[in-house]
Amino acid sequence: MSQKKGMRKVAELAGVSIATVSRTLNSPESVRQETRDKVLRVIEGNQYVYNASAADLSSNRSKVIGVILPDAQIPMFGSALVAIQDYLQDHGGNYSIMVGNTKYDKKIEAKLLNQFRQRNVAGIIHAGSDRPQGDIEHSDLNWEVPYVVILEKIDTPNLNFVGFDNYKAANSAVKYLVGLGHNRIGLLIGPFDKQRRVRRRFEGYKEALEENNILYDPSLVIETEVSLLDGKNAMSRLLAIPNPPTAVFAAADRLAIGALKSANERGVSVPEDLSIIGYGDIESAAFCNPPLTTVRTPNYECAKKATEVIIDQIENMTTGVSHYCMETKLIIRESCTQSR
Amino acid sequence: MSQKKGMRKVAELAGVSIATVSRTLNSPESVRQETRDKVLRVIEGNQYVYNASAADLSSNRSKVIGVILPDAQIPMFGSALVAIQDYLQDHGGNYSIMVGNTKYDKKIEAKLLNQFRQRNVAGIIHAGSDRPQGDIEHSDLNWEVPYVVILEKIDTPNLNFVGFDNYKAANSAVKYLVGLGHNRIGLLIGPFDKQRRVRRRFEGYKEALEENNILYDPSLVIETEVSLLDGKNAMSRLLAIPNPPTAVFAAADRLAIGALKSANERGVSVPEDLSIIGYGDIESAAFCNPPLTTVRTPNYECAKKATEVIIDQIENMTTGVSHYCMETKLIIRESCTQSR
DNA sequence: TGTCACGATGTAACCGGTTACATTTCTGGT
DNA sequence: ACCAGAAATGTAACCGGTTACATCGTGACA
Repeated sequence: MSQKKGMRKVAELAGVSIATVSRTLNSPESVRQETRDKVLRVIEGNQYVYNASAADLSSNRSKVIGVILPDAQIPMFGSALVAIQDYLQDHGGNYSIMVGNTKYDKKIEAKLLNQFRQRNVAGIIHAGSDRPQGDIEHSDLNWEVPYVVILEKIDTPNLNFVGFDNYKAANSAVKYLVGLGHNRIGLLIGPFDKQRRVRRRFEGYKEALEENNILYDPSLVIETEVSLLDGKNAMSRLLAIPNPPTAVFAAADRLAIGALKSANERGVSVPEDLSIIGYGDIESAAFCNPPLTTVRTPNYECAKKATEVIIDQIENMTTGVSHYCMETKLIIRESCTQSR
Repeated sequence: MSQKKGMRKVAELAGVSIATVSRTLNSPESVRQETRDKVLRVIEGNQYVYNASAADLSSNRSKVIGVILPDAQIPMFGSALVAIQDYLQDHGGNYSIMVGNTKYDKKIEAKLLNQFRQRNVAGIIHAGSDRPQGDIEHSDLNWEVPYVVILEKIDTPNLNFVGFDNYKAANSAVKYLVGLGHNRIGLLIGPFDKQRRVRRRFEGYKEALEENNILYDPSLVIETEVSLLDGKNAMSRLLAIPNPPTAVFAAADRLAIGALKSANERGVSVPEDLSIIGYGDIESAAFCNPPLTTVRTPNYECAKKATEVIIDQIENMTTGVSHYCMETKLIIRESCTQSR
């Protein structure tokens, strides 16, 4: 009995060459039906396990998509992950997903990108780039790999993205409040110095005010970590100032819902005394009291489309740049009303 | 100029052998300081990129941990993912994470496990095994790989787990309600035929009744998908029956919060008219109205410990079986009260 | 019947590390 | 100064696929 292993063993048992076995697996259409069946039968019967590392090495490719997330616990990113796999499951040719969670830390991000590089991933999907112009780490090293930023619109012309315009979405949310007659509009927002996504929302807020000749008042904006509790605390601070806002744009639903809680506890009724508009349309937005008016962002769709884009670039070696800016949608529920 | 690439090139430039380069990277302590520095300097200066596929192939190992999740969107699992990476970041020797999302589908699960196998992952962390005795797919093929089930307690003696006892936790939640004097206790629960984790909660509920000589009444249990809306609908159905329960155990916080909403809308006040106890202690449990009494499960801790276990098994080729059953904790807030 | 083209298959070099084993270089002890 | 044994380094086979190129067989067509 021969000591051969892997494809060589299959080849021997099937009485064909190793190249034919390889072809049977990778481009079956180039192998005669009869031969193919013979090979497949041997594979079945012998619990042959394909060795992806060997394939990666010899072909200098790899069927792995690297995914970078800032925080997998946040539903927005969890949902992106699901979308990516859903797409790969249905269309992709057996790609695997390698994930990394940066926790908004550039060091970790760099480390993950480096791991991806060492594994020679076929493409990278990056959620939450925190660099001014989407200026991604990997361009430092000279490594060409399909790369797409998701969940935000970036301005770098030669970088793919599938996202939505955080600036515009925030801007129109605030304009909606202005349209309701509000002119003292607070802002509750996550740390925006480090995350472009968030900073753009801030800018959208600020511009909306300017466009309507409302003076930007820094005392009405509270920058905070993002959680229900933080939202509540932030709102409490805002309600405690001498002349509190009549409306608040919370640039994350969790902040909005926390704010709601604060208002409830202090007897400030929403929307009569205070209008609150959120961002994200997370599941509980529709379930809080009152139901939250918010901006719905197409998270799942973006991630899915991004996967399509990246697979296309990988398989067809497309060279063009893809920019997809999806629409966000203002979901009007009951947390905002006309200013009195 | 030589055409050599990778380590061979580094070796040449540093004037050492390729083996020394390899050793410098993998077991630096076995290389003389001076030599090591020389090699590292060349590596720095030449943007050398280590080829993980080649390493995997030739060593027949791989620095990849496979993680199987049922649904990455659910914070419980997202948090597990974060925990795993946190551990690897701090302790692991540069492991990467390959994820798979099964959506509770065995076909997908099998496919993922197969991908993991082809990539020869070093270990597998499996959340949400849905087989009766934790009888995992991979045992079908004869493949030995460190394997640990997380977030539940399983009874298979030779399978590692780091989890908590869903049966016991559910059981004591219900007993808590019994202790408050309730004897018509409803159950809102996710699909439990397919997920062991969930089925165990059902069993915990049922046994708690029996132990207290309360007749198990199937009309008080509603099996449903899990979402806030589903929770609300389920509760509505329960409130519509002739003799509705005075207390409800919702085996998932989202069901509990949905139930709360239903009660609120129907003027059933919680906890005066209806006690509700949840499961999971998700972020919003503390923020709903009234704050939800619930069972806190140590998701992050389990996943972190599991990673420690698996890395230990990988690196030290430990043979023993690890069973860690972590404690759950009843978080008493304001959604339950004495039966009248 | 000869020849050309094309489809199917085989051959073997190659991908870039790893590691057992061989060889060389240091140690310290006498 | 010499030698044993340990430490450091080198050599080369090997991991299991991929793929360019060579070869073989077959049918179409002149």
